[in-house]
Amino acid sequence: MNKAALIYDDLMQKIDRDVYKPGTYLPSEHQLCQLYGISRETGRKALAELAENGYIQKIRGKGSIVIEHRQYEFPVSGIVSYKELAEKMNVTTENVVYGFEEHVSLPVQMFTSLGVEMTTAPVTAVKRVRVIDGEPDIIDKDYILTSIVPKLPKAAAEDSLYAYFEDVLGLEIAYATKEITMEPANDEDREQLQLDPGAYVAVVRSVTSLADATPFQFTESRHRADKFRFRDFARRTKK
Amino acid sequence: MNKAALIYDDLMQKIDRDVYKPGTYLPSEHQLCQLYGISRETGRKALAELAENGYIQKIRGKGSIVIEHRQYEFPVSGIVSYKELAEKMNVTTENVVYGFEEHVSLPVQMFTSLGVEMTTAPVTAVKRVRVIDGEPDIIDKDYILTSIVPKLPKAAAEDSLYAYFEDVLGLEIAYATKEITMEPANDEDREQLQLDPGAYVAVVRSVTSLADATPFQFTESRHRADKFRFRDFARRTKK
DNA sequence: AAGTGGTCTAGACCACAAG
DNA sequence: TTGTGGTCTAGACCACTTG
Repeated sequence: MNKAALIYDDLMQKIDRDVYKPGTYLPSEHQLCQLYGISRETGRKALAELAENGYIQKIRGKGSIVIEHRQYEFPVSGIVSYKELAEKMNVTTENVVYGFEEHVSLPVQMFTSLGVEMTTAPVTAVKRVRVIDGEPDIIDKDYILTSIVPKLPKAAAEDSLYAYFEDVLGLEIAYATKEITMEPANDEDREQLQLDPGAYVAVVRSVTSLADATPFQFTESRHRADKFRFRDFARRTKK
Repeated sequence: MNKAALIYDDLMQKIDRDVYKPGTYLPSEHQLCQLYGISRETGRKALAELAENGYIQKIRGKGSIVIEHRQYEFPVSGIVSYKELAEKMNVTTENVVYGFEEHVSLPVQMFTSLGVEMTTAPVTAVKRVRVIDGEPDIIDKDYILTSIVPKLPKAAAEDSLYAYFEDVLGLEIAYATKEITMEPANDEDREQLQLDPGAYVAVVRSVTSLADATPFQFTESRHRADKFRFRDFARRTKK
């Protein structure tokens, strides 16, 4: 990790542990330079990231004040894998793979920037139910491009797709676009999530891309309405 | 505006207008220095912002590639006022104020960082229905702290609260935390949005704060389920 | 080897807040 | 006036991609 990231982590942890409490000020930029032995711009990068993520608010002439920030967000927002999230949240979870099919053809409209000449692309399709504290709350349907991941072990789906992509294959996951909508539950939802007729689900569809800007995974995540929650921190864009 | 922001805007517009097309590369950082007459770090700030907002992906050794990015997001995400959004989207909208009450007491749990000694705070309460293409789609309930905005003209609610706060009062809106959930429609929802019994609404609750880190507005926004859509661009956090 | 982005530095000058 | 953050610069060195 670079210096700015190390300082970011250090400050973030100290905020999380109330070493720096909401409403108080962090050390000034000048002090941070001396504390960590860095140049000012390096420290400023760490502070800018903290501001971006809702930990501090910078006030000119005064300093960087710690603000109340969002808690962990379950289970969408950012790109964090289900397994990583479950570990942070300290909940008992289970991960049931109820569908696993290779060499499926997926319409490429799913992958927005793949080129128009193709109409379908071969993928591996994985269907999973996420069981949280004994209750099935989420269906995840993943479609992974065969051209990027030729052979997906079923064990990877039972553990964590992200861990497999990153740690085993060495893929560098860079970004994702997501869309959240509310839709009536379909038969599959009702069966897997044990819902009543007339129930609604929150649907999160996302396309995930690698560091070289290749989209490689399409995910449809369907959540029980009563368990769905999305938290966001947003800064006002200057005109 | 500073140089980095000017260059960000210029590049962003050129991407939006397909001067730089998805899949192609922007000029290199060295070239941007010469094109705009700036130092490299200044250009890099503009590029970092473009990457953050999903316009480009930077690839070491190669350059900054333009990626497909999200369209306008309706009607949450970021902090954009309803009026600003409606103008961008080019839709006919109407804004009906059906509730306006001053000197209301609001529990301060709403405003997370106000201090525990208080239990309620005086606010002005505004209720509005957003009518889009002739159809009532959204209820907005705003609660604005009287200590920050002592006297809110009803006309401001009929036009745009944000425009009033920023342009008339000179308040600097800095950031907001939001939470999205799905909830059964209540009587008020059914009446104002003309919903059937058993319908669901998407609820967005947010606290908005000023540049000096003071929270001053709590908003509850209730959306017709079938019209609700939230788009997000997220980058993977490095471990 | 040449070109690209990634990181870091030391210093300058400015704008704002507080005393 | 002093201390704070905001902006910008010119240059250094490194890591990666391509030929």
